[in-house]
Amino acid sequence: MLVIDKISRTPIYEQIVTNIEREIATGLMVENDKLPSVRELSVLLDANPNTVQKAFTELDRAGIVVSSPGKGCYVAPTAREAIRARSQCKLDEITAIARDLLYVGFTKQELLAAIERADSENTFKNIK
Amino acid sequence: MLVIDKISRTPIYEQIVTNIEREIATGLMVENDKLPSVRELSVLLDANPNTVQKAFTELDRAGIVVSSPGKGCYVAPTAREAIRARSQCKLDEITAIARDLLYVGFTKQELLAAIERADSENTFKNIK
Amino acid sequence: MLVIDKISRTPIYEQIVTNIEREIATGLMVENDKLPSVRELSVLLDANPNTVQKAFTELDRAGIVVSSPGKGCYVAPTAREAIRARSQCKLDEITAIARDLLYVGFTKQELLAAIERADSENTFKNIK
Amino acid sequence: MLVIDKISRTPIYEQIVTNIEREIATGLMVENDKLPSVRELSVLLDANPNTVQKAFTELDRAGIVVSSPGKGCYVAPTAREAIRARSQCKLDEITAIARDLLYVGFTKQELLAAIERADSENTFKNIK
DNA sequence: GTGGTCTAGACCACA
DNA sequence: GTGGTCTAGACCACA
Repeated sequence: MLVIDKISRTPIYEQIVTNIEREIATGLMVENDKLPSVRELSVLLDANPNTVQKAFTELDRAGIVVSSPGKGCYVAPTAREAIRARSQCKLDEITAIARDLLYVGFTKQELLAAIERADSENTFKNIK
Repeated sequence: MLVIDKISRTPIYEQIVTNIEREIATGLMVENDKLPSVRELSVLLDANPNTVQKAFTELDRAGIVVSSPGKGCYVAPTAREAIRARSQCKLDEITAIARDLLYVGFTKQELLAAIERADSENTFKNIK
Repeated sequence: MLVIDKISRTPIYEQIVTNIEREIATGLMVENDKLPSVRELSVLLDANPNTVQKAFTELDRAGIVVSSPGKGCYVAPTAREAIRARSQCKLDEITAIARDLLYVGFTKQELLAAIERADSENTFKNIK
Repeated sequence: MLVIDKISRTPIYEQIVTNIEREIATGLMVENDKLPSVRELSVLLDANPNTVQKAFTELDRAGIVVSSPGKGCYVAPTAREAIRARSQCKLDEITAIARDLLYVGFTKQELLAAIERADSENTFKNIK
C-alpha cells in the first residue's frame, strides 16, 4: 500500500509520513489500529530503520500516532484533526506558488484548472 | 525591487531567479536589458556571490538570460516564453499538493479559495 | 484499585511499583499481606507478565516486599521506611526540574503553586 | 559553558536542548545570535554530529532557533516565549511527582522545601 | 563552510 | 518482540 519514491527530492521519511496520513485520512486505518513496527516497515520499504523511525517520531510529535516503547505505534484518537492541522501550511504553499505563477503571466483559470485536475483524480472522493 | 527572505525555506538562489522572472514578466525589464553584475547583486542583497552566481547560471540555462563572459548578463529575446515554460512544473506541483490535501479531507472549495486568495493579492494584474 | 495508564510515558512496571507503594502507604495493605500473584496481576492489568515480574523484583530489591519462591509475595515489615527511602530521590528530581524552570523564567510562586495543586488533589490526606 | 552528562539517563540531545534553552533564558544568547555549527558543537561536546543535529532539529521545531541550511542556526525572535511554552509540561511533571510523594507520606512542607532549595541555588535570579 | 538526509549497525529499556 | 538513542560515516544542496 505504501509507495516510496527513493529518487524523489522529498525525503523518504516525509513520504512515509504522508503515506500514513493518507491511510488514516482515507479510513484504511482507524483509531487505535496498530501500525507496522519500525523493523517491519523498514523491510517492507527497503529503507533504513532509522529513516522509518524518524517518520514515526514525526507522526508521534504531531499527535497522529501514539507510540509506546516496547509495545508499538497506534493511530491516535486525535489523528484526523492532527492531520488536518498539519496540512494547513500546504494550503498556504499553494497560495504562494499561485501568486508566483500569476506574476509570470498565468491566468487564474489555468490555476483553477490545476485544482480541478487534482479533484478529478481523487479516487477516494466518495469515502470522505 | 528584489526582495529576499533569508529565513524562508525556499533557497535564496531560487528566490533570486523568481524575482528576476517577475521583473521580466511584468515588463520592468525587457529584452536586451542588462542585469546587475553578480558582485553588485550580492552586495545589494547581502547574499553570498556563489548564491547569486547559481541563480544566474540557472537563468542562463533556462534561456531567460544570455550571459557573455566579461560583458555581463542580458535579458534573452526568448525570455518570456522561457519563463512560462519553466513555470509549467509549478502548476504540476499545485496539482500534486492539491491531491494530497483532498485525500486528507480538504474540500475543493478550500483549494479554490487558496487560488482566489493569491489572485486578489496580485498587484500586477493590470500590467499584464 | 490499581490503575495503569498504558499511554503514559512512565513505564508500566514503574506505575505498578508506585501503585503498590500507595496501597501500603495508605494502609490498604499492611505488613505480611499477600500480594496478588504475577499471573493474577498480569491478567487484572492486561499487562505482560514480564512487566509485572519486573515490578515485583524492584519492590523486593527495595525491601518493600519479600518474595518467597513458590509461595508468593508479602508486604515486608520494613515496607513503609523502604518506601520513604525510595521516594527520596523523587524529591531531588523535583528540585532539579524546579531549578530548570527558574532558569527559564518561571517564578518561585508558580512552582509553589504546582505543589499546592498536588496537595489539594490529594484525597488520602486524612488517612495518613 | 555547555555541560553534558554522558552517563545520565536523560538523552544527550535533550541535555543539549536544555543547555541552549538556558543560555537563551539567562540572556547569555539573544535574538539573532548565531549558534555554534553542528560540527563545532559535536567536537566541543565530544558527541556525534547526528546527536547534535537532533537537538538542533528539536530547537528549530519548537521555534527556539531558526536554522537555514548552508548558513547556520540563529536564536529565533520568539525564543523566550517558545522556551516558556515548552517548559510548561515540566510544571505538570512536578505536580505529578508531588502527588506521588504526598501519597507516600511526605508532607507538603517537605515538598515546598525542595522548591526553596532550587530557588536558593538559582544564581541567575537577579538577571531575570 | 553550513545544515539535512540517509545508511549501517550497536545497544538500551521496556513489554 | 517493541520503540528510542547513539555512533560512525557518507552524500547532498545551499551559501
